[in-house]
This record gives sequence, C-alpha cells and structure tokens, in this order.
Amino acid sequence: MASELYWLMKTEPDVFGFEDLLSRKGQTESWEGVRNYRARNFMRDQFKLGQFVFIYHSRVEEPAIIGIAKIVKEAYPDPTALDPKSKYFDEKSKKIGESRWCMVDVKAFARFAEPITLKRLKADPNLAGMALVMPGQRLSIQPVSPGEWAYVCSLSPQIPV
DNA sequence: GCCAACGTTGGC
DNA sequence: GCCAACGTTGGC
Repeated sequence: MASELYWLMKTEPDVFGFEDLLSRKGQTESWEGVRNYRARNFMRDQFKLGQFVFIYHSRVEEPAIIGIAKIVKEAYPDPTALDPKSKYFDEKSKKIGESRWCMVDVKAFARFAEPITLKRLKADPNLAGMALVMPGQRLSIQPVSPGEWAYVCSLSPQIPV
C-alpha cells in the first residue's frame, strides 16, 4: 500500500534546484531544512524506499514540476537543526539536545522534456483535486495519488538522467 | 489552552 | 514587492 504512494516536494531553485541534484555525487542529496510538522510527518511516517517524488520549482517566473526523484534513504535526523551556523538551525532542537526534524535522501531519476507548469496543471480539469492547485496550499511536501501521478506523467516525455 | 501578533510561503 | 493564507510563538 505504502509503496503505491507518490509525493511532490517543492524547492526554490535559487537555493537548491533539480540541476543541483543532478550535479551531486551519485545525483543524490539529503533533503534537509524541512521545518514544518505536517511535511516532516509525511517524511517520517510514510516515505518508503523506492517511492517516487515530483520535484517542483517554486518562487520562479514559471513554477513547474521539473523532474522525478526516488527515495533512496528513509527518514533520519536532520543535523542542520543542531548547527548554529546553518540557516536551518532550530533553537528548540538545541535545547532538547536532538533534532526535532528529519530528512530523507533522494536520487534524481528523470527530468521532464517539457516542465509541467503550474499554469497548465491549474487549467486541467483532470487535476482539479490535486493538492498543488488548491488555493493557499503551501505545504512543501504533498502526497500525490497514483491517478494524479500517472496523469501528470502522461503530459510530457521523461528523459532519464 | 486560547488567541493575537508575528513570520513565512509562494503565486502574482 | 505585494499580500493572502496559514503556521508558530508566547503572554495570559
């Protein structure tokens, strides 16, 4: 059951984008810096090895789903919460002596030949129920149903990375 | 445990 | 850069 779940993770390409993931050793990176409880709980409780994730670029001129990554390591503590030099430092984690936050490792899997823009997703009646297109939906990690996943994937060819 | 103030997100 | 939505914090 859990293995049929899909996800979407937002990122600001100015900070860390799909290109950065591709440039990493093994095209793998730990997804640090998530500081929202609902998003954390998704990662901690429901992210499983081998699941697929849409990588979405936000805060850019044309917000869009850029590519696909794969979960290669399940949730473990995010050490940046304990690092005072990190911009993800968390005072409360320091007080309790352990990170309140967690992260997973993702590996790039494919890019979409045509980025699937938010505009396009919003205009598509088949995706009217998708969390991403809901007004005011700001959660940085969202579940994607198998139907939504398959439909979005049908909108553009994938280029293996 | 309520809720006002404040901070952040993210599309536009 | 604006601002609406929503999450978090902290005083009471």
